[in-house]
Amino acid sequence: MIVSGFKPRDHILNRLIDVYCKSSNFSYAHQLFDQIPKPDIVARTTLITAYSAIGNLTLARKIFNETPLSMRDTVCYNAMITGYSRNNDGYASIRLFCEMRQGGFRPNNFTYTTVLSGVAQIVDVEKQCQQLHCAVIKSGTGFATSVWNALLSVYVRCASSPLVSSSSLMGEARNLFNEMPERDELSWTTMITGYIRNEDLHAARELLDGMDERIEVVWNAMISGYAHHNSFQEALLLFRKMRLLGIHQDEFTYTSVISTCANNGLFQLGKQVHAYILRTEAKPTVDFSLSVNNTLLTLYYKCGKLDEAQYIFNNMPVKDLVSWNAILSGYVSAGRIQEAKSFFKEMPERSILTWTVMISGLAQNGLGEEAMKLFNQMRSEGFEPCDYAFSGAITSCAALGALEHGRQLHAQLISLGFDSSLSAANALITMYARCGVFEDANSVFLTMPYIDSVSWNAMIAALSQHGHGVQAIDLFGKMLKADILPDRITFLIILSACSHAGLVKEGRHYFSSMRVSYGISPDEGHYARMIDLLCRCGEFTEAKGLIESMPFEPGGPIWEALLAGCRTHGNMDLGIQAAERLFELVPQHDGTYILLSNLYAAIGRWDDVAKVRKLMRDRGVKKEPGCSWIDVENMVHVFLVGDTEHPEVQAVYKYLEQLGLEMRKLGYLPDTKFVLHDMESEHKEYSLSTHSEKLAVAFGLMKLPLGASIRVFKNLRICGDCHTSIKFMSRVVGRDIIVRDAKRFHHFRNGECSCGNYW
DNA sequence: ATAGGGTTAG
Repeated sequence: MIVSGFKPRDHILNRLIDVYCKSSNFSYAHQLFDQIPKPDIVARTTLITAYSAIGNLTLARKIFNETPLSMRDTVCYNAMITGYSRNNDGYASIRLFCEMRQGGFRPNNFTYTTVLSGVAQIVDVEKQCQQLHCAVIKSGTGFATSVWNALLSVYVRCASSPLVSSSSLMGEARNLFNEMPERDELSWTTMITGYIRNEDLHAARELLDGMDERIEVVWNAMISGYAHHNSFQEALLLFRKMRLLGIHQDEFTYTSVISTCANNGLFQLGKQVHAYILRTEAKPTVDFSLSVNNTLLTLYYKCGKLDEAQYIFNNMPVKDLVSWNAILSGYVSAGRIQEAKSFFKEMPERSILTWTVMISGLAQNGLGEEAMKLFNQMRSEGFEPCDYAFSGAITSCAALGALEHGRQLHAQLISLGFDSSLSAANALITMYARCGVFEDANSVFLTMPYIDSVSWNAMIAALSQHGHGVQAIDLFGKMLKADILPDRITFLIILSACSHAGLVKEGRHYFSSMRVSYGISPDEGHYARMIDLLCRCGEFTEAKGLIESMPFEPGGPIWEALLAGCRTHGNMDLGIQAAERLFELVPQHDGTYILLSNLYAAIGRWDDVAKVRKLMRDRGVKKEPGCSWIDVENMVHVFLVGDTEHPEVQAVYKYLEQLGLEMRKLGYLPDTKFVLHDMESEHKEYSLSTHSEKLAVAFGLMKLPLGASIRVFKNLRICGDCHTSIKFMSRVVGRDIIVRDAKRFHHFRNGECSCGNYW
């Protein structure tokens, strides 16, 4: 502070402003400034710069305005313009730039660069760009390459901005690039990464191939461009080429390549890169090890080597949030949810990503309610959910059948502007489909700005789950016409759809075409569905042949599909063989016992049913965990059936017809000779199969005692497609049905359902 | 100017 009675010379005071600003003592600086009789332009500029840097444009502008025109200079204008640019006010920056030129001040290289860097946020940027372009050109030659680069960068950034509709900007950028008097590394980098950002990998690659400079950043960007567009072969080839040419590779290169391997299941290759790094990098820096280890950690867990991932994690000298998030994802994706939960608790810090992983993990492991709680807790701790977090929350609604809450989330998505998010929209499709409101699923699908194979898969699955097998296959045809490549999941869905619709011929066709036309070799899941399809139609010989021709040893899913098929058709011999294999392979799997007892029940061998049940108890087999219990109160109309010719079953057929339900509902019925053989047992426990139609029929057929419990298995999502079924059953039986799922009630009355509020 | 951790479909 100024000591009273002592008058230092003005220019010392002026310099003192700078000292205060540099030490962030802005209020001292300002007080001092107010006391200087004639603050000079340097002091003013210093203060303007300081206020701009901390985002206080009002004060910066006040000082600028108080500076007489006669005193202003280019630097002072530059400071103010930079302030606007850096604080994302491109318009103000341009306005001041125009004022400056009108006032007769000459912009210099710095002015152009700074104005240009502020322009990219402006909506009508294209016009602004052209004007600036003209200004640059009119001012003649002599501009530094940095100005040209800045202009180039504006074009490129605007071309990828969603605010700008013009598609010609990249062309303009290219013209500019060609016109530039000289090009430095930044020019090349800007142009090539610009192409990559605008998804023109081809143009980027062409330019890269013609580039003499050895700019590793560009190569890195190109590799990651390929990686993000799923062209992992290209990414790897370029990585090799880079090595052959001896261009220096750094952690950016390695992390891109390893994560490419991780995301494409290329475990061996990823390991080779790991080994190569260990050989080449004698003394990696901390940054290097941190990022590379984080990627390696991901490689290992994504390839199913969670123990190795854990080992890396334990031995990392330094960990950051990325490391924690990766190991958390490892435990979540391995389904080891309890351990994931304790990791989550232990974490030194969390990001939105941490929450997202945990929420989705809970939702996928049948802990929908916990997931919703966590989503709310996240918000109360001040984390603004991103679209991925919403996706997780929507998934838990799907799992819980909390349709109303799902709709609320949908509304929030729209108001937050996330409704164009791919992952959120895909989650919505699934949620609506599982909650039985197919129309809403469809309208999300139709209004999505971008669609990928997940969207198509979700929609096809929705149709298939609602029994519209033929329409599902039609939609699949449309997907192909839209040039969306089907993946292994598409074929899983399609084979299920064929199976539901009884389309054996089509099923065979798709099964063979997946390899021949799309290069996807069927995995066990595909085989299992194919066997399911064949067995449903009684083609046991062909099913057996298929099992023998499989390129790998048949595992649980295969024998289970066979057993289920045998159950449907009462094929005792083959069924018992399948069950024996299952007992060897997965002795604790409850499904085997249930299917086998169903098989005996189907042909009326009740003694054997009891034996299987006893066997199950003796071996201490627990029924599948993660199930929920449904209490059905007040239901009458009941029977228990072993065959579809039974008059009571026929009566239900009639009901279905009266309700105008399509025959597709009946398509399942041969397969419903199931289950409910122990209805008089003291356990009051009934096992059901997984399809909504079966559940519906079961509800109709069973003479449920008041307060009986039905056990619902994990893969039967009571509130998903069963929701629909229970709705119409409430109409069929003309009584209220209350379904309690964990702590929550769904009240079905006369074909409508109201869900309670949970939170 | 480039990289590493997430999501949705069975």
